[in-house]
Amino acid sequence: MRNPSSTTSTRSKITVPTPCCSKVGIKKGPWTPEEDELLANYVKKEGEGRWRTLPKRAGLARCGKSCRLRWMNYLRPSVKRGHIAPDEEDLILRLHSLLGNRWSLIAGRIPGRTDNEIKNYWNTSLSKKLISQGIDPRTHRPLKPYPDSSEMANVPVQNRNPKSPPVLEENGRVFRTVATRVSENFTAPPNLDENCSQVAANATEYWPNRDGFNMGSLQSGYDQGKTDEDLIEDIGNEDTLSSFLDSLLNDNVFVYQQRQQLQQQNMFGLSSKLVVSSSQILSHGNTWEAQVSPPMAAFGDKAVGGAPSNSLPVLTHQPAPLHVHKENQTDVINGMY
DNA sequence: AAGTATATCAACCGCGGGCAA
DNA sequence: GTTGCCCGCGGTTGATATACT
Repeated sequence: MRNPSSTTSTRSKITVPTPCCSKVGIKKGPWTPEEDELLANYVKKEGEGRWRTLPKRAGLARCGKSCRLRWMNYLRPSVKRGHIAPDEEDLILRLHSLLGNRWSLIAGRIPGRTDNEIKNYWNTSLSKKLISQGIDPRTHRPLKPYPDSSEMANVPVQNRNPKSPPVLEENGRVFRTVATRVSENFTAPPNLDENCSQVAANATEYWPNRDGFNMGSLQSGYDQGKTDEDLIEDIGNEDTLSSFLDSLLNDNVFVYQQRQQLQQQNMFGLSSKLVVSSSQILSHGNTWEAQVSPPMAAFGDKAVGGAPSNSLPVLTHQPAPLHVHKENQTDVINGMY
């Protein structure tokens, strides 16, 4: 053990401030150009890491966390500055629909953007855009037209079940994000090939017609209590996860689209049968070909807080790829999910 | 022009996982 | 197996900028 007398905390609940977090002699607040230069020069010379001791070595009166944050979010050469481009926004929306508030995972797929930047952009801009379009930013589905959902719309996004990925509830069934669903259901075989087809080989039943990337027959790990982060481990490595996400992001039509369309008709009384990506509507609404589908329902369901359910969504028909025609934009927006 | 409201974003904070002793 | 350190993550805060009245 390392110096047991240094603290009496058990790391579970009680947090005793470490020297890194102590307030004594530690500067807070905005960074000065001089501090930036000190930090940047030091990291360029010595490399990242050992953040706890870095401030002292670099001659900075900051805590290690602050130094790390400043480097990661601002000083790192790869950080891209400036406005989020429409294609980046589209990617953020798609990834969020798949991963929920997994900002670091989302940022990892958007070159030059940091988790903090994406998180800020989501909370200040995108979530409001979605709400203004009648879409719940948490679930990426239409805000329900009955009272409780309007109440939900008024709750700040960050206050809603903060660490959970989107959970979609419908008629007593619960649908979750890819991250959740995969991590809860998929246990990778030993020596898993990097190719995603290996993943597909384990998935056959519940996500049909996904070009060899189905996610069924994954009940074995259902009760293992895996976390979303297990996703990467389970699948094997980040390359595989990357391919997996690519598969999801690039797919045109999820299998439950038809059910969604029927739901939309029931909910809004509309004839629209359209599914398009969010930012195509929000940012470049004159792009009309459907590119992305709703989140997670195709992964099946699970009773809330209870034993896994075997009753996965019954999806018997594969809808033809949908193309949106420029007839009625309101219908397009209302029917997007 | 001044005051107020709202939007933006850098930075802080607490928590929890991984790892080593 | 337990404990403590380090690091990274996600939620939140607060200062500043901008828009509005």
